[in-house]
Order: sequence, then C-alpha cells, then structure tokens
Amino acid sequence: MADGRPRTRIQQRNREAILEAALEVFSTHGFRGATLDQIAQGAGLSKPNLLYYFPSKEAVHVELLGGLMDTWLDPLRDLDPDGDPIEEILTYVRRKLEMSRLYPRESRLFANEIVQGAPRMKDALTDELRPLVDAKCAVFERWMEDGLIARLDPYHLIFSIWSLTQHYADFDVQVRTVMGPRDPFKTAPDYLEAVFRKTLAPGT
Amino acid sequence: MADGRPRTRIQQRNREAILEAALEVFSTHGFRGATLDQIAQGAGLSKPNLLYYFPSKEAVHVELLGGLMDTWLDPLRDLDPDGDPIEEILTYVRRKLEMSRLYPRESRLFANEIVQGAPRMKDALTDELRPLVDAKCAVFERWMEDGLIARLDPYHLIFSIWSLTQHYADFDVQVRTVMGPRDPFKTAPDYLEAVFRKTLAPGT
DNA sequence: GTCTATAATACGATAGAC
DNA sequence: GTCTATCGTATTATAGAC
Repeated sequence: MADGRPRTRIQQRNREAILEAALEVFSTHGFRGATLDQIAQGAGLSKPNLLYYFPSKEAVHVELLGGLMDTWLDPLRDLDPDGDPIEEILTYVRRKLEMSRLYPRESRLFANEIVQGAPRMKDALTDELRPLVDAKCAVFERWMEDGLIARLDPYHLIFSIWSLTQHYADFDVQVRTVMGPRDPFKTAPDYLEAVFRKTLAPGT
Repeated sequence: MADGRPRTRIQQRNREAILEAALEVFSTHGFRGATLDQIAQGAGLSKPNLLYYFPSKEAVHVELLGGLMDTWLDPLRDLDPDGDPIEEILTYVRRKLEMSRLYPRESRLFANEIVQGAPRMKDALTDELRPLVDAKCAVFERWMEDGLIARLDPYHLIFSIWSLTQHYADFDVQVRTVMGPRDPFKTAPDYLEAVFRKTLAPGT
C-alpha cells in the first residue's frame, strides 16, 4: 500500500484522513499508547474500515515514519557545499526551527520513536541518516580546514542543531510552562542565530 | 506509600527492586507501553505481589517521576549567584551532561513524559521547575547587566543547556548510529565547553 | 507477604452481511 | 467499501488460599 498504485479519490482522501489522525494520536501517546479506536474516530471511520486501508496498526505507524524521514532530512540535504559556510549552516538552523514550529507533531513522532530505542526505525537511521550526516560532516571539515568556520567536532555540531531546534517541538509543554504567555518561537530564531554565529566564527 | 513510614528491610528491598525494574521498563517503552508483567519479572516478584507494594501501575510511575524531579534539578539549584559566572554555567553544563551519561534511563523517563504532554507531571513543572528557572534567570540577567556574560535571552540559554546535554541520553540510539564506534561522551564535554565559552563570552 | 486463580476490561484483528 | 458483531489475546487489578 506504500507504492504508487492508482486509487480513487475517496481512497486517497480516506488514507490521508487516517494518516492525519494517526499522526495526531501516535505523536501524543506513542505507538503502544495509541489505539486504533482513537485513530479511526479521528479519521471519521470505523475500526474495521481503517483496517481495510492498512493491514495493521504497525503498518500505519511505519508508513508515517517512512514518509516523514525524507521530508525531515531535506533541509540537511539542501545544505550547499559551495555556498557561504556560515549562511548555509544558519539557513539549516532556521529551517529546522521552522519545522519544529510548523510540524511539532512530526517532530514528536520521531522523538517518541528514538527515545524508545527506534524499534521501527533503526534501518532508516543506518541507511539514510548516517550516510547523509557523514557526507555533510565531510563538508564541514573542509570548511574548517579552509578556515571558513571554527574548528569543532562536526558530528557534535549537527547534534547541536538537531537538539536545539527540535527541543522547541518535543519539549513544547515544558518550554511553554516555563515561559508562560511569551511565545518561544518569537525569540528563539534570534537567540539561535546569535549562538551559532559566535560558535562558528573562525578564530583569528 | 511515598512518605517516610517505617518499613522492614525486606519491604524496602522489594520497593527498590520494583522501582529499579519500573525505571528500566517505563523509560524504554513509555507508560502505556510498559506492562506490570515486565516490571514484576524484572523485580523478581509476582504481579499481585508488586500490587501489594503499589496500589496501581500509575502509582509506580508517579512515584518514580516525583522521586527524580528533585535529583534532576539539583545541579541548577547548586548554581551559585556569587560564583564566577562562566565557571558556574560550565559546571552546570558538565553536571547535566554527566547525568545524561550516568543516568540515561532517568532522562528518557522524563523525555517520554514531556514529549507526550506531561500528563502526570504538569503540576511539578509549574510548582517546582518554573520558580527555580525564574530565579536562576534573574541571576543570569544580573550577570549580563554587570557585563560578566554576553547578553542573551536567559530562558533560551537554559533550554540550550537542557537540550544539548539531554540529547545524548534521550537520542542515544540516533547519536550512536551516526557516530558508530566512537564514544559520544568522550568528545561531547570539550565540544560543549567550547560552544558555551564562545556563546557566553561578554562582548567588548 | 506471597502466591494461584480469575475477574473485568481494552484492544487488535477478522467474519460476514449489505 | 463500509458496517455490526465478535473472536482471541493481553493487561490491569482483585479474591482468597497459604
């Protein structure tokens, strides 16, 4: 069902409704905590009807994770080895933060999966994430050798970008409890830009 | 059962065994994903025997979360308003990173709870976390006014410390998949020290 | 205090009518 | 394609013997 088989409009609409409802439920309660009843109700379908579109609960989850991985890595893929180093990295940071703001449920879906040991995503980490990170870290190292950015462990640099930006989606409840009525996303961009400009500025 | 009522040594040992097993299971599978069977087996008890010590599955979870909150906030509480600002903050960073290294399960227990909207911890966030953060942010702001550290949003500064350090515990699987055989905790301390020294250095 | 047995329910998945 | 009814199992929690 993950391929491009042609479907009727109704089928496509129902599949999308299921995935939308599943994203909401899985990201809030985790895989085990989610129930087909909740997802079916959210999609406006009966439980057996949901299972007409997907063979199992796990199939829905896997479809969601697989479909998101590509989108999630796009900003890193777009990092241009021939662009201006500082601006390329700052653009990456901005795009990642923007994804946390616009797609917090997707971020929490991943977070749930990784925190619990990535039982359904280990292969994607090894096959897709790791090679891409290796490639981009090589770019960072070239920039460092050319004196264009400060010397730093490139892997930790990428972890920094991930953790600092995704934190605002994954720990949203905590952030908002601490900040009260102030909108975290209003001030976070400037803060992160300042941090990364200082961190990346090449030493004299 | 959370109070200081006297108990026999056997009772204390069993309670500790239950909480240890529960930490393992809850942190790996989340609240809903954990089963009393797993916890009881991990503690070497039968399921009804476990329920002799705790009235319900939720009671075990709440006890774990409550007991950990204090420990978790200790490093922030210890931040000394009269100490050297940069060194105080770096010490806080180091201690938080050390907690991620030594107590990753505790970190993931919290992460699971927060990512899923903190259904059993909202009060603790409001009553304990927020006042402490407010107090320490006031200290940061005084340091900034005195020109001892760079001007930055103090709340985002604290979020940075949390996200950068806890990432190594919460996203352990991802970090290790990307870094392969290299130990993240061997290089992370130097990386984080460099980042925060640059970030906090007061402008001229 | 600890166990076996079991109640009571929740949940994923299927059967079969329409 | 969609529904109602239901099966089979997993899971929390309790009853009651020892």
